[in-house]
Amino acid sequence: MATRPTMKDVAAEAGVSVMTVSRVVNGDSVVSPETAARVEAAVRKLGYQRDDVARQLRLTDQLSKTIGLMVDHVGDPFMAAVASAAEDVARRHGSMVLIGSSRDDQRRERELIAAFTARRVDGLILTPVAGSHRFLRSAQSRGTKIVCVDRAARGLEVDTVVVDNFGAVQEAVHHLIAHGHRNIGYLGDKQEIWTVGERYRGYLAALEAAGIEADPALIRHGLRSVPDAAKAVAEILSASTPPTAILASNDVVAFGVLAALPSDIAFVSFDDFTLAAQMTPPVTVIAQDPVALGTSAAHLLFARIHGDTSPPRTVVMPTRLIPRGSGEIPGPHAPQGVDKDRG
Amino acid sequence: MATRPTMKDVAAEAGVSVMTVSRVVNGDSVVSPETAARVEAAVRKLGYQRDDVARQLRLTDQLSKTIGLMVDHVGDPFMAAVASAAEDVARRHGSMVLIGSSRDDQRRERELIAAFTARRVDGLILTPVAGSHRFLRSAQSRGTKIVCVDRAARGLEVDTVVVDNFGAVQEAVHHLIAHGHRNIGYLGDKQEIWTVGERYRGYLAALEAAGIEADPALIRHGLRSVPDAAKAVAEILSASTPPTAILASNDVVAFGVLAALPSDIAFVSFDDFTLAAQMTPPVTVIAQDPVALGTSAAHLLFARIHGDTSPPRTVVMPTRLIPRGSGEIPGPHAPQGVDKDRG
DNA sequence: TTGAAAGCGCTAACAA
DNA sequence: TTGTTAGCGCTTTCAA
Repeated sequence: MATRPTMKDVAAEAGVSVMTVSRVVNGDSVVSPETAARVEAAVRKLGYQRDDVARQLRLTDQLSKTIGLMVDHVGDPFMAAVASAAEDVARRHGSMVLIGSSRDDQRRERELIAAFTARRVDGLILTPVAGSHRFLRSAQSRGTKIVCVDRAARGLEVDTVVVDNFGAVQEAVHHLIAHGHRNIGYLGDKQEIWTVGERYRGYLAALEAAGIEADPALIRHGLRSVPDAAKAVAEILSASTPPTAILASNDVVAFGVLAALPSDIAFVSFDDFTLAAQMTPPVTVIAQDPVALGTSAAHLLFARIHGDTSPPRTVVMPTRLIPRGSGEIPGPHAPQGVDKDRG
Repeated sequence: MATRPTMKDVAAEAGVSVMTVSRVVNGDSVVSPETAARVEAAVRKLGYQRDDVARQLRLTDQLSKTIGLMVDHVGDPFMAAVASAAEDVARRHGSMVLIGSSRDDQRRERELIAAFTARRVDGLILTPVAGSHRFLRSAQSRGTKIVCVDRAARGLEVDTVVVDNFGAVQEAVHHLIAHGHRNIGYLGDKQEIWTVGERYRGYLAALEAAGIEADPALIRHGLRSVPDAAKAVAEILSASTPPTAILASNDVVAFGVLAALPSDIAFVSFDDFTLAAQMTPPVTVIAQDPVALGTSAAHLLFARIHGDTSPPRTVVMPTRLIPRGSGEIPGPHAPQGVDKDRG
């Protein structure tokens, strides 16, 4: 296991000083072509590769060309798409990406962020967990740029890229009401998650706007897995006034619903997913674009890294209600002969 | 934008030497409790955080506690699951993960790996692209540990974690043949991808074992997207002797097939996917376990990092043929009254 | 055009 | 228990 060659080794091999090697390695054109050629030969011969760790130490006010990306869970396809998009942008800026999953755990979030900053990342893209993020202010004041994506962070003024969760769900529930439903179930992930909380608020707001009182027997929070969600469907279906329509707060819940739902009950899911159009009936969804979220967040971050000092912005990306069938199943109060979503 | 405090700053604040600060920061117990308390107070007051870049430079033969993870595409749910599992293991070893997508591009693969090693990663987990990987030998000889996952690398002796792609497809095609099919279509991604090539070989081997000649009109390679695959279905269905069964080399192809396939044609897909059981008919798949792949690869890597010098191993993870219905649709040559997969 | 000296922030080895 | 010295591999500054 040979130790990796240093500039000193290359210098000795080429019969020059380390400074000359440094110049050649970094493409400084003052070096004479002959000397450069000798150095390059030595580099190839020894398999020399610049040590960016040492380099960075010296270049104390240079960029590390590394960003930290913390998502809820890399294994979640939605987050994976966000991460992948951010990685693409980073690559175009010549930056590497340190990645980590918070798994919705405050301690893990802090550990990850500490590990990122200890490695001198130029910036952070975060899907913040619930709770205050004041602790990030010190990192921020020392120059680490921060952007939040998918969720907003409390106690921290940073660029944030989200979708209008509230408005999108409000619209979807209104859509169900317009199709004649009044007993509309809500199945959701943990309310503490920022996006989920917003979506629940949207649900309540739409009901209230229609003069419908929310029925606690039709509402379940904290559904974190497919079986959880499937069980919750069974529960709310056996309520004294069972729902004729159901809204799922995200894709995981939707998968559980699809495994347990009678086909005559209307259904809308937040998050589009593969094969939604191939289900029977095809599933009406609120689609968001994770790639656009990740791309936008990364663009904002690199703008900051490159000196943008304008006040923090919140970018709201569009969502789209895609009527495919499951959300257009008429309810008991449906107006006759009206079916404005077809065609 | 204040510059980040160094040990020197903390030392001045606490009225001790930097060495004492170093000891306290690293939990060396020889420091007296009173001194330690003073230093800790200074650390808190200044918001000091150890600079791991500088630390690593000094600890030349220490680990960087960072690994590099290169997959084909982080946004692909399968790869995301592999990556996530590897990240979990890394975290338990106190390591961070640098991530990158090769996007099946040799140049990008090399750039990524160079960027990883320049940052002194302790090891690499790779999903190698097609082509020789001899170039990794120098990194390897300098102590960077390497593990391949999902695909084998040519020209490089390293630990490798794969599934038996060949055997699994052979079994699946045999399954179709046993259900009375002789005209079996093959729709696949790029043959050059190691896994895909193996799967195609398995398809050919199963046909040959049954004395069936492969029909080029029923075979399509290089399908990289859902629309690609859907179009290919239409094409092979209009062959002079159309298929009565189809095998898809992976999930993306399967999604295309599902968008275009008549429900009386038998179908088996490599890769299990969400909602496969909810389709009509439910989809028979060859399931692999990406989490197990990623976990196993990471375990191998950290064993190497911690000194395991045994000869490189190839670990073959199990796959599972899950009969759900689509793969059990009888063909024209089906034996009467036999349906051994039900129940 | 090239090189020598100094130092980035940290820690190993030794000294007090 | 605490501090001093030296140096990790590199680049900046200044001199030759």
